[in-house]
Parts: sequence; structure tokens; C-alpha cells
Amino acid sequence: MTPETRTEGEPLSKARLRVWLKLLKTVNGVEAEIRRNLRENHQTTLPRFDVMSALARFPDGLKMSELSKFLKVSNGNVTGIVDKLTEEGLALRVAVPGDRRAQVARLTAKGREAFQVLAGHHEAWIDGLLDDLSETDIETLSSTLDVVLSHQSAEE
Amino acid sequence: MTPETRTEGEPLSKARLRVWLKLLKTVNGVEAEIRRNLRENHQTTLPRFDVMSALARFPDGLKMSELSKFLKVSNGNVTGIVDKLTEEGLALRVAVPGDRRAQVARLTAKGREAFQVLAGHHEAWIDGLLDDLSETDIETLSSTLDVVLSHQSAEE
DNA sequence: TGTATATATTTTAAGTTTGAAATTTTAGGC
DNA sequence: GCCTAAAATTTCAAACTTAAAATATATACA
Repeated sequence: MTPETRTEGEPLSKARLRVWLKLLKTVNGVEAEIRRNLRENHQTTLPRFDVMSALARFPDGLKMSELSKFLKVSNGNVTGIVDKLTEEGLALRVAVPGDRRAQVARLTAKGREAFQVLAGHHEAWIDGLLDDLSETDIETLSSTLDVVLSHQSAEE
Repeated sequence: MTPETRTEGEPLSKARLRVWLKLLKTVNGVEAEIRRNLRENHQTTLPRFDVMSALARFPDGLKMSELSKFLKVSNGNVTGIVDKLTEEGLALRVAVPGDRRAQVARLTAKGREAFQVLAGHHEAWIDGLLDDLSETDIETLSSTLDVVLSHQSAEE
């Protein structure tokens, strides 16, 4: 009946579905802009940026499996990306003492420098895209997302 | 009073970046779950679901170009997916009277039935994943997203 | 009419991503 | 020590994605 507020008409599940679609649209829009900026201004891609970002957060390096788990992408995926970054001298693999199965991926000095540049631009792009969100908006949004995220981690 | 920009402490851009990363994590988590459900319970994929969903919204069909624009993916992409759906009898292409270049993609009766089943499950999955969001949460979230989306459409 | 331009779609090549299988190594039980 | 299960990673095939080229048709207009 009433499209906006539902006293007892539309089930809440419909409202959840609509907000999910809106969430998806928003994120896809921002992501598309980030991808475009990375491609056009820095000749790189979002997955590469994500890997570099993860490695930058862990200066001692991450095992390949830790990296894929952290980024929530497949093992085979990070293998390929780290291969490419390694070829370009931005990352390297270090053997793990005591476990010859494992390798730790790390950024090189060159990789760290490159990431610093990218990260600065990235923050500015996001700042521009989310420009219209007030501090209150951000805090409320953050809390709401926490609710969903804690549900997710509880399900695993 | 409380100014719009923080005069001390962390710059607002950092808060925006953090909430963006959280937004991304949330959406990726939900999407991964949807993909998993589609694969394990219905032997299909999210891109296929998206195409079927778009076609279900337009019973008279969509031209291939309209479909790709609506889904914001490339022309060649939808060609491949509609090909597959057509092979399986879920979709079909219909010539457009008066324009022999164009074709309209539509769901078949079988495709509509299949989509109804998928859509029901999909709504239930989303409902479960966003279970902890109250009606107020949803409305606030929706308004916040509108702010970002209107910024996006203004930039194009 | 004829011709240039625009539109609609498919094809192609290259790259990404995934899930699963395969490989190698480690750890634990007997 | 030997054997099996688990763990870490890579390889593989299939699906997805894109941008650009190719094909076919339509439209504008001199």
C-alpha cells in the first residue's frame, strides 16, 4: 500500500531487499570510479591495489593463504596478482623458516613507495565521492554496517 | 560549536575512508553468500541471476543494448550470458519489427518460472543477512545512500 | 540516389576470478 | 620409522568481463 512507511502492509523483507539493491548500486558506483582512476591515472587495477594495501598493513608480510583470506578472494587469484607484482619489483616472496610449504609475500621498498602514492590519491578520491556525508552520517552508517558485519562473522 | 569539518584530531577524510572500507567489506560479504547460495542450491551464478532479474522486470523484453546499459556491463558480456540462458531455454531473442539490427531478449515461460523460484530464495537470503537491521536502520541507511547516489549521478 | 554517419549487435583477444584438483610439505598416531 | 590426514600453495578449466574490431542495418542529407 503505502510505499514509504509500512504500518502493516509490505513485509520488512521487501524493504531489506530494496536497501540491499541500493547498497549494491552505491558501492558499484564508487568502485567503478576508483577502478577508472586507478586505470587512467596509475596504470593499475583495484585487485592489485587491494593486495598492495593488505601487504602495506603487514610490514612483516603475509602468507599467501593469509592474504587470500584477508582479501576474501581465492588462493589462485592472489598467486597471479603477487606474481605480477613480483615481476614488476613491487613485491617479493620470502621463505618461511621451519615450513617449506609456506611463503610470505611482502612489499619491496619500491612497492611501499608506489603504494604510498596510490593510497594518498585513493583517500582523496573516496573523500570526494563521500563528500556529502557528514560526520554524523558516517558514524551512523558505520554503526549500521557493524550490525550487518557482526551477523556475517557469526554465521561463518 | 561543532563545525562541519573537524578542527582537531583525525581529518574527516580518514573517517570517510574507513567507512568506505567497511561498506565494501559488508557488501562483499553479502555478495559472497548470495553467490554461494546460487551456486550450491541452484546451479547458477550471480551474473545470470542479474540478467534474469532485469528481464523479469521488463516483460516485453529489453534490447541487448538496453540490457547492458541497465546492468552497467559491456555489450559483449550480456551477449554471452543471454546465449547461455537461451541454450537452456530460459530466455529467447525476438526480432524487433522495423529494425533488423536489433533484438529483444525476453524470458521464456520456463525462465519466468525459474526466476520466480530464485527471486523468492534471494529475497529470503537477503532478509536473513540483513535480519538485524530494524525498520529505522533501513530508512536511515536508505537516506544516507541516496546522498551518495545523488552525488554520483551529478558527477556523470 | 548515393554516401557518410550513427546505431545495434556480435565476435575476438586478453585479462580476471573462481572452485576444484594436484603438488608438496608438515604433523600426528601407531 | 611409517602412514594418514591436514595444510600451503600452485595449477587448471570454466565462467565472466572488458575494450576494440567487425558486421549489419538505419538515418540524414546533399
